[in-house]
Amino acid sequence: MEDVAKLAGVTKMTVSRALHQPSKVAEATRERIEWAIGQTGFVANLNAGSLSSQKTRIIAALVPTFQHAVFAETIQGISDVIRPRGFHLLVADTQHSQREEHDLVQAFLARRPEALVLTGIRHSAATRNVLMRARIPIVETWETTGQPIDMAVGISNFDAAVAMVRSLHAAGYRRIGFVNGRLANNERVQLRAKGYEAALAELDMGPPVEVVIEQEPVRIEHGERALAELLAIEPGIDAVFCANDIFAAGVLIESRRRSISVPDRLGIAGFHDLDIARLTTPQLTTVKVPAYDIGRLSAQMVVDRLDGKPAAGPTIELDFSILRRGSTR
Amino acid sequence: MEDVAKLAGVTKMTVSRALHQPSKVAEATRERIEWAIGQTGFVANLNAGSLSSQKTRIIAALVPTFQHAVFAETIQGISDVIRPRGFHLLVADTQHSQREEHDLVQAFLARRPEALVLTGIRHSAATRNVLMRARIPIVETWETTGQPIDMAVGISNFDAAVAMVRSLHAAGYRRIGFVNGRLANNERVQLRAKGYEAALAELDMGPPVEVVIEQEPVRIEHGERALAELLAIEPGIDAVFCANDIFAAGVLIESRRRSISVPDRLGIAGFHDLDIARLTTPQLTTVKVPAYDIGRLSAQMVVDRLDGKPAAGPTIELDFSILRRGSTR
DNA sequence: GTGAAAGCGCTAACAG
DNA sequence: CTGTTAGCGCTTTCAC
Repeated sequence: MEDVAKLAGVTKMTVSRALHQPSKVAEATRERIEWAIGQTGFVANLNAGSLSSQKTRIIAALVPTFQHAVFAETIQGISDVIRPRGFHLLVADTQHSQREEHDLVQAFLARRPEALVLTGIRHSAATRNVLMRARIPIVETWETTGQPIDMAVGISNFDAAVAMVRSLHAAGYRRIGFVNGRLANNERVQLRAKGYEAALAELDMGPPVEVVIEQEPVRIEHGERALAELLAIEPGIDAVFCANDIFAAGVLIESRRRSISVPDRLGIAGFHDLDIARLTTPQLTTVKVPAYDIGRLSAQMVVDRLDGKPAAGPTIELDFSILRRGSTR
Repeated sequence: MEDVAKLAGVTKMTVSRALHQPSKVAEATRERIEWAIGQTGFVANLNAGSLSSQKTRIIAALVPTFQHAVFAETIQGISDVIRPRGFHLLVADTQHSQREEHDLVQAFLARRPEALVLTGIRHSAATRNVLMRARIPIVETWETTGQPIDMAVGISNFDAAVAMVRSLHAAGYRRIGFVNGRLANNERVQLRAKGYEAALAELDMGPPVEVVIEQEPVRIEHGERALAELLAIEPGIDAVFCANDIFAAGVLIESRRRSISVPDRLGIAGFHDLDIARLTTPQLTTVKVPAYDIGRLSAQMVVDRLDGKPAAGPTIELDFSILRRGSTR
């Protein structure tokens, strides 16, 4: 910057102003500075600026994995809001591990981001501890059940599962099985299981019939196997609710293989409304979660807070919707 | 850090060493320092460290969009390699815009990342210019045709398209249509189109029959419409090759609607091998691109270079594969 | 409208 | 094994 300043016949300070508050620099001076920047190929060092101004213009986000379309949507939502405001996005995946999450939170805080967006509302005590001390806006996303550290944006996975079971019941299904993904450190799927169980009890539909698929990443084949396991446990099931569309697609494939007619003899429901949900035959009944909006609103809360605007609330609970399609009556 | 140092009865320098080169600090001293860190809740400021050491431990990556599963895979590959080495990932999406790309490159360079990973090998002259001066490792991904600025990891989209057309020809298809996505600033799909055209010429299969879908994001419905357009142009087509699986799925749906039997009267092929490719009935013939490996190897090249290790080569061309499935003979 | 001085929080380099 | 000195490249604050 010194070089640019000399070339333009001013001091660093004026160059800095020309860059950040151009209106406070005389037209002619600014032009000389711009010319000098072009000559030298100068690219300001934001780190130095951050150190001095105590503003990093960085927002950090943690997702369980990049490979799941719904989290990619959430990242897109965050990015779309913060980009126009000059924030940069630092991201990492926790791989559903609380230990990774803790290490990452710690490591990210060392970069002094101006805000942090996390996935889920359950974190290790140590993580919560570090987070509370951080004194920056923190948004927990995707799940709203529980005490947020600061702010939260999401849906109630519990309610969503209850709603789906009720919907299946209303369609006449009476013995509903449930296929879930790995529960460890994933409160979203844990809550879906609880919702399923609660709804069964409420509607007096007998004991839960559940299969948990531990393998990651989630694959269609696991859904195929899940139906076999479910039928082994309870041959009388007439519907299967899956914690994600991939499993549901697998259940559908296995049903076809076994010549079980869908949706008549077996109803199938998924979760997320991924692309594949509309691609199967019949199309999948599923729960649509506003993943993009979760990201968008999280970022919005953050930037509003940083702008000193009044908060939209500590927690924003978004609507999910039950999409009834051909895989259920 | 001063506080921690005082509390532990040492200087900042010793605290800094305890953090980065623990072996160079006496056991007892280190323990006192760790205790002091716990007491104060001290979190080092990496920006200050970066400024001083001239090492940011940041790697920046640009993708066209977060919403396409293949780029999410690539990000995952990058992340998996750099995380264990203590690098953080700064990301953004260019939205397929060269102007956005240029602005982002400029903005990211201001953060002094130690390396940059870009998608595609075509960039505006201005962008290339800035990049050449940056003096950091730069990897261009996904496409290898052309002069890389520094390093490149990808496949030849041209060759992949040629291979698919040859495969269709070998299966007996003789009049092959092509459905492409928006061409602007997307050299990957441009090259697929060129590959398609070249292969038609090579195999003497008549003039190209092409439809370009301009809308973004890519949707199944666009594929449905594409088949209608294709048939309007050339009713005689007996196969459709799509630049992505989503379109191919749409073509399949539309074929069913029109009672065109697949794969007999119409062969359908896609690109990417997304989850949906195995979910349709029949399953989709497609080109599998090693998206995860593209990310993994890009990051590997970067960290090797930063470690001063010999480069695996300026360009790594990975293998794609043609997956022949039920949607073609 | 522009400049001078001081300092952000850390680490390089050297000394002991 | 530990400390001292200097300075990374900016911005803040206060002058003028």
